[in-house]
Amino acid sequence: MTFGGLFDDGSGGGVARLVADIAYGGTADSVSHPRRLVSPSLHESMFASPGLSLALQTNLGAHGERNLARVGGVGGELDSVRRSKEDENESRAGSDNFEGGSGDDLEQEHPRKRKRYHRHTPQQIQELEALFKECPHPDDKQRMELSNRLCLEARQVKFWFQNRRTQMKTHLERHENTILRQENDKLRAENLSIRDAMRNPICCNCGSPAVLGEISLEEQHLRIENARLKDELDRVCALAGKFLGKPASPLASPLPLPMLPNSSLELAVGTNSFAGLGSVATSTLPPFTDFTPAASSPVGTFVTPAQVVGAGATGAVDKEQERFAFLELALAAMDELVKMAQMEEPLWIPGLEAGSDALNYDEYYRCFSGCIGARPTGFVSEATRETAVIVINSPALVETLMDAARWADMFPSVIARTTTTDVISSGMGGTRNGALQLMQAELQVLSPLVPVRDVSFLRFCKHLSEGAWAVVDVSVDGVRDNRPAPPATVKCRRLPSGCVVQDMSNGYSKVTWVEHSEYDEATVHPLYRPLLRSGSALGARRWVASLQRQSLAVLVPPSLSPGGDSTITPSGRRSMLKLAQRMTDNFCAGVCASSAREWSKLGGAINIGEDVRVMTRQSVADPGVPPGVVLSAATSVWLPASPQRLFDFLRNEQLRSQWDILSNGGPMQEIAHIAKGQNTGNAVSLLRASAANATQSSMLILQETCTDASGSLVVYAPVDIPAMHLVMSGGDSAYVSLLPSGFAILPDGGTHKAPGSLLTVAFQILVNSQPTAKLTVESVETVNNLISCTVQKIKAALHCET
DNA sequence: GTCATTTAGGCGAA
DNA sequence: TTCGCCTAAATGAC
Repeated sequence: MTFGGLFDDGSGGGVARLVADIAYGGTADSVSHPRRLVSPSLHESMFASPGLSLALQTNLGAHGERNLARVGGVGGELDSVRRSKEDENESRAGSDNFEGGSGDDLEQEHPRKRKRYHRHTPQQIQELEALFKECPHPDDKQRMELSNRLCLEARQVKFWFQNRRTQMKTHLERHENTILRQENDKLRAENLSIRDAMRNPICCNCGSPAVLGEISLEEQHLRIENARLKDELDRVCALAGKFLGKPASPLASPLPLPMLPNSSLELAVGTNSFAGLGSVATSTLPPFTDFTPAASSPVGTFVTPAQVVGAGATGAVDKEQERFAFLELALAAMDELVKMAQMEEPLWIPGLEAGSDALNYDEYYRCFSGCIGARPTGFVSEATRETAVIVINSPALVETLMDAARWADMFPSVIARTTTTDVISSGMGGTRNGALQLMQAELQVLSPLVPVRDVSFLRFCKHLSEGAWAVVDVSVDGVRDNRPAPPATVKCRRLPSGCVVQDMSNGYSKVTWVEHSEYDEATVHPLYRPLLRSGSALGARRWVASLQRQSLAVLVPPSLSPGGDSTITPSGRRSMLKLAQRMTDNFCAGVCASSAREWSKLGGAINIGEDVRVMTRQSVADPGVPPGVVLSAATSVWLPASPQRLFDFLRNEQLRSQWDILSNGGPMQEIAHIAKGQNTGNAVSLLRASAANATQSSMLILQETCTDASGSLVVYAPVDIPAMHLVMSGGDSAYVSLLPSGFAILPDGGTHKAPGSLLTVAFQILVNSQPTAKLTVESVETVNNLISCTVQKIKAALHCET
């Protein structure tokens, strides 16, 4: 038997054990109620609880001698101890504490050594709980009031509240722990069952064991995609770590979604522009993880990289921030490019010309947040997309694009000059994946009426999936110059542009080119504005056309036509092609006044025709150009003839006398012909003019013709017969000096009712063999007349006098 | 003052 | 008996 029992203290879950503490009762009551003392023998017989026995012993120990003496002294009054449980509790309620007013000397002597063990009465606890429920932190007044009412010391009340709070806290923690543990167990179980299910897949249709191949294609794709994304994330993190000098964890922070309007999944299942190309690529960006600098925006607020850098300080930190901003810009641009390449209507709507797409700007601004900031005022946009099959595989194209020299060779008439100014990353794992470089380029349209576009941009390369790559360019003017908007000197900026290339099973590849730029249209002559807007001048069509032409030229090795002069050796062929390439490059530079050649424009002193631009340069030590003062004159006119007709007319050596003074009034004879590619319009040939007299018979003309969907070129230059013989036998062509002239033929952009062309005529002539000689008005007039006459003759020949 | 932590003793259950 | 949990009280850091 025991005097103790369970007592609900009414505090809502707390259970206070009420224990009849005989030992305590003995000692305390021995003071206030001596009759209730219990003898050792009675204890032995009445209480089975070892705990009580221990308590008794301990308490006896605490006040050992006196208590024992007292016990011994009152040993006879045993029956008075026999009370009901209620009695016991009641009695304790009033006496279990020292404020009970016993006033005993013993207690006074040892205020600190109060009974070591006791519990507050249920009533006390009930009251304490009641107050605790209302206020876990009672103030002085409340505590005093309570201590008076419950006959407890102020310290006891304080302790109680403290302990109660601690208890509350531990209970809460324990509760949370329990919940977490349950959750953990649940996940563990789920994990196990999934593992088990994966080990023994069951077909959901028939319930029989399934092989992995039967898992739905979509699921498989998603799995593969997942693995790829994870892999990519890791790689980009490694890349970011490399830039930052510290590792970036892929799980460091959640994705700032506002930057990516469409999830990769949406893209993956929402579009299929690559349908039919096998397993393709849903190329996506890894989430922007911990890439943003600490000073960057909080999640959810979009800040352009330009702004990030613009907010930065100068110095080394700025340099790191710049690389940071570059990376971020490159990633955002890549994301935009890939989406631009994949999405269909309504982002892209059928363009004016068959097969080309035009950008729906409303949709564009809805989908993309503009990674290089808002369009500068006064600028117009040009956005085009073109898809084509090319004859090189994706790795080769990627290599070409990432190498400035090879890139320029691949697009000879587009790129006037280019350099790689900084290699931020050369790629990962021996591939170009992740390669990021800063480039500068001058892009040209072959006319003096269109200024070259000087662009500074990032080029970023990404391996999207097996056999699929993307290379994106994006202007960095704002980022580089540490300001949110490009400087006023920038007349053109490229929004995410570039290509997505996917290998095909037949060794070809399919390329989707997106070209998106903004430029100051005021710098372009009105005659050329429609052409630029159509995208044929510097748009996707031009790039793709050039790519197709050049890739074909690579595939089909240059060969002599059956009718040509077969005395040219293979090395002679190479030499001749090299010379022709130099000639054409030189021609383009003369037309466009790019910085590739040191042309200086003539000032206003010499008044020439409004649309003829004349430039001059001193040729001194260039073995490829005759020494002296060289004049370059170029003009562009619109002609009511199709580009094809114009091209066929100008490249026909039989009709040459109709416009070329070098023909001496008769047809020319083609004595060598090297085909470049399948189209007969792409060739290098050697022409011989009919001799007007004995002295002029020594003149040969080297001519290169190029044509593709975006335009054509006929470039020629008179060359020495001895020099050409040297070249045709494989000699070094670098010492053959020549001055190119010729024509660039472009479509007019479709604004005229009749089919028309934009014809650029350009001549380079040596006006004085002394490099220091002054240019005379006569020389300028001569070249001006030459141009005017040539244009008139062409118009007349094509019956298109206006 | 509070909080975290410790000390000391009691209790039920295994 | 031991173990884990409970309460009351104490201590020291802030």
